[in-house]
Amino acid sequence: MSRYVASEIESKWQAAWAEAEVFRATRDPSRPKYYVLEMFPYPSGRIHMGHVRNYTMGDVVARYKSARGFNVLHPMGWDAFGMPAENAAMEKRVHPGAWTYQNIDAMRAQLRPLGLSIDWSREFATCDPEYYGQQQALFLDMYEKGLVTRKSAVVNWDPVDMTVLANEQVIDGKGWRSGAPVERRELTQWFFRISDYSEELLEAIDGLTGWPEKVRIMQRNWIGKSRGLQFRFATTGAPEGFGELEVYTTRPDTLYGASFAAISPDHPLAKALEGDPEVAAFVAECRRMGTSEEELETAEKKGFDTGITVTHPFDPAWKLPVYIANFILMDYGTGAIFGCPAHDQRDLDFARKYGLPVTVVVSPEGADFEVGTEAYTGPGRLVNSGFLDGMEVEDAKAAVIAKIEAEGHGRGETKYRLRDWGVSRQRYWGCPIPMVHCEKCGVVPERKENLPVRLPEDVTFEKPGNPLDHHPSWKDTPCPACGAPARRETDTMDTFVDSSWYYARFTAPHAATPTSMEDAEYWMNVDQYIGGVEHAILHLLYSRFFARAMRETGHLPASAAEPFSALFTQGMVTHETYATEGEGGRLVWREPSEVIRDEGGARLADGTPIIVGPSTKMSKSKKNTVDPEAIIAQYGADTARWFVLSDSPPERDVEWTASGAEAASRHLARVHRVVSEIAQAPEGPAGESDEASKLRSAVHRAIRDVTEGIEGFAFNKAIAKLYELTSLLAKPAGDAPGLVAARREGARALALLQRPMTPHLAEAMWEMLGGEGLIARAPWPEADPALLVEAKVTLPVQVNGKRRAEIAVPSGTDKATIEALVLADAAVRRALNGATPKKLIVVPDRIVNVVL
RNA sequence: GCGGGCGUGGCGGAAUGGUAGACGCAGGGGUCUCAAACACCCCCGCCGCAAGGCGUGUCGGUUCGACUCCGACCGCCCGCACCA
Repeated sequence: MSRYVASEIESKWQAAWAEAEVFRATRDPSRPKYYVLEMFPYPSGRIHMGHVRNYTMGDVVARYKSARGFNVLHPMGWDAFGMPAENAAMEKRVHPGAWTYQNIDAMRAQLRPLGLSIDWSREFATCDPEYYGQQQALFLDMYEKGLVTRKSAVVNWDPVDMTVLANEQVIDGKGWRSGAPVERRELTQWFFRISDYSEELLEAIDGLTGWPEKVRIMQRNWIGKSRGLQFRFATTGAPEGFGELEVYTTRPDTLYGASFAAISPDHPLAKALEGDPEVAAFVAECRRMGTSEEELETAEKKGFDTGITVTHPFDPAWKLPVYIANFILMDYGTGAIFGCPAHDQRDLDFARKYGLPVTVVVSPEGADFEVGTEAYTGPGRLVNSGFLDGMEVEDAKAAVIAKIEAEGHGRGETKYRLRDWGVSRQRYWGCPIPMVHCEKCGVVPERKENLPVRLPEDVTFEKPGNPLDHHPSWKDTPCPACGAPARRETDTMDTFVDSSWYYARFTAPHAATPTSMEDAEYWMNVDQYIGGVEHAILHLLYSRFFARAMRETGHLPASAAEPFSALFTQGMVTHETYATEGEGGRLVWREPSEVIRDEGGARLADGTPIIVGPSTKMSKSKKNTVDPEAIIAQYGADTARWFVLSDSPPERDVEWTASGAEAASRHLARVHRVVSEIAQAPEGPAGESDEASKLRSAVHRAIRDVTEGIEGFAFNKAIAKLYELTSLLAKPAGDAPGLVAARREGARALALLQRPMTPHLAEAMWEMLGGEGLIARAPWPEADPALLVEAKVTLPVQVNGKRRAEIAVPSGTDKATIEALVLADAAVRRALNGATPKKLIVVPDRIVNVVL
């Protein structure tokens, strides 16, 4: 009997697949297509268990759909631009490109042994000039269509390193490298006009029925459609040109509860007041915060009374003070609000701090109402509100809007929280924005024939600032319009741009235009997209926008406006975090491979104690990653694949532990042994016996259940059923008529069902069982409905919801018969103790409940 | 702070209105063996000798029946627009 040697089996069958080009996808209009895509990886240099899990899940779907007769497209590429390459350049003095391509080679080498059914001929990296050149062409087409604009935006500025920082590089308000306090600074930046599509992107969410509901909700909330009132206050004491202050509110009903007005520190009025040193000092303090919404919202609410007042629109005698407040966002609405403390928590915190009046204007039905430290945001009727008194909130909103509109102070407005997408990055390792600045002609798009605008190779990272900006010659270029000496845009694009259209490029990865319509029409949309829930908003929303932009620019058919028909958000792979204490109590993260865990706790090899932190998402920054290469080398790819699928439901986080690998490996060896025995067993007596038909029935139920598990993305359940089927087939064969044949049938089904999860082992099983050709090309097994029905069922009997007895009946027994059996049952009679049941609930083939 | 999610034995989980704990891990016992490894068999939520009772983060509600539906709370995780 042959032993299970994973390495031999896996290299043998990978070679066979390559030889037969089983996974090469070619356009074939005579067959239905299926496009399965996992979010492509960032080439960090090593794969981790998260990658193994993600790509194995996609591979299960790809191989299953292939068995179901689909022409499957399953490509792979690299999300290769981004900051880590520049950080490596600074720390290790390697060129970001060299670093990135080395990482890609290393990761590809680790990925290929997994035996994924990928069409590697379509592979590309977003940092390939062929790819980013096409991205520049897209950018120019979008510019042409008015989808690109330039405006000013606030960034995190590190005054020491003279560079823009990402939010994650700002730690406690300081630059991560320099430690200098970060400043907010305005820069002119390139934007995609995604907000023009707010309504379309919002409405289309209803049609995304293949997406998880939680992602659809998050996207709706992110777009944040609101109906409100925009109106102008008359001001007193404001500088020239600020006779009016325009504010936006979603709670116009609370206008009589207003106690102050507030403007953003970035508001033009705040800037106009900066001549006053006190204002300047306060605004400067506000600017010492980072730009992230999270930071603004969690910071202590602070304000500065400008001395300016505004007049209440419904009462000329009523003046409200105007504050500059650190929690007002310039990006939302008009950058100015009125505060109604009783009905908004932030306004209330602010009012309590500055001693401003708090007037209740909405009272929950029939209650005498006061506000303490918690604002009331629920429904109710208006009070203390003049002509609004007694109205419901919604009616009062409409009434206020109508009155303001009639008096000409403003109007009802629909607004969206979604802002335009700022894509400018002051960095080297990204796709250059193909624009040219000319003294005479202004901003001019580069000519398409000059694409790609390539990144220069000879750059240095020693100097602070953007290497493209201080490169001696790269910027110099003739103006595409007039030919005069001009200078290139030195900003590169956000890496989210790269990942917003790669799915379309995979349909024609070598085309001389961004896409080829024939291929896009055949392969789009992605039928199943798989990735982490951390991308639920930004990446997916940007991709939805980009598919529309590519429709407008003729690069995708209108039918591909929603590029991902179905989405599955898999959970993350987590691991405990390990750290040692460094200088000044600062934590120094340690890799799991450095850590020795035993009864005494955790330590390094030299005895340094380890602080064990909670299990969190595996990340490079916390070094809590695990290298799957070792597992593959030790046990083989099928074991690694089996293990990541079996332990947790795919949508949930899985904590990586070493314990499962051994068990997975043992099980696969058992599967191999059981099938090998069955393949070599002598023919038994023909005919039909109870044992044989029971086994056949169990095999067909397993076919049904495993199929359901895969279809429903419940791979862990499918695997549980495969464990059961294996145990069943492992039972020693008797000499009952037909049993040997039934076991053979079961073993063939097992091979076919193992195929998506452990494709190499499945080929070996298929070969032992004398299957024809490659199992990778065999059709999926069908469960015979006649074998699925169970003859007898056991019904639990409850008395008042507590299980007291069981009765066995033929399946499909009618209610009356069951009732009689139940009432005659000894255990039931004991539980009843002479009482007469009030009611008998019989759920056929499921349960009986006797109610007293 | 705002938005979204999750919470079941020692552990990963199953059951999505109908016998809570399928399947696996860890643990315990046994068979085989000179011995070991492998393999195979049995036990395994908690309390209790047992009968029985208790049990799905906490509290309350709906229902004949709730892990499942509703409300509040607690804890953990994800996102918050320059991480990818």
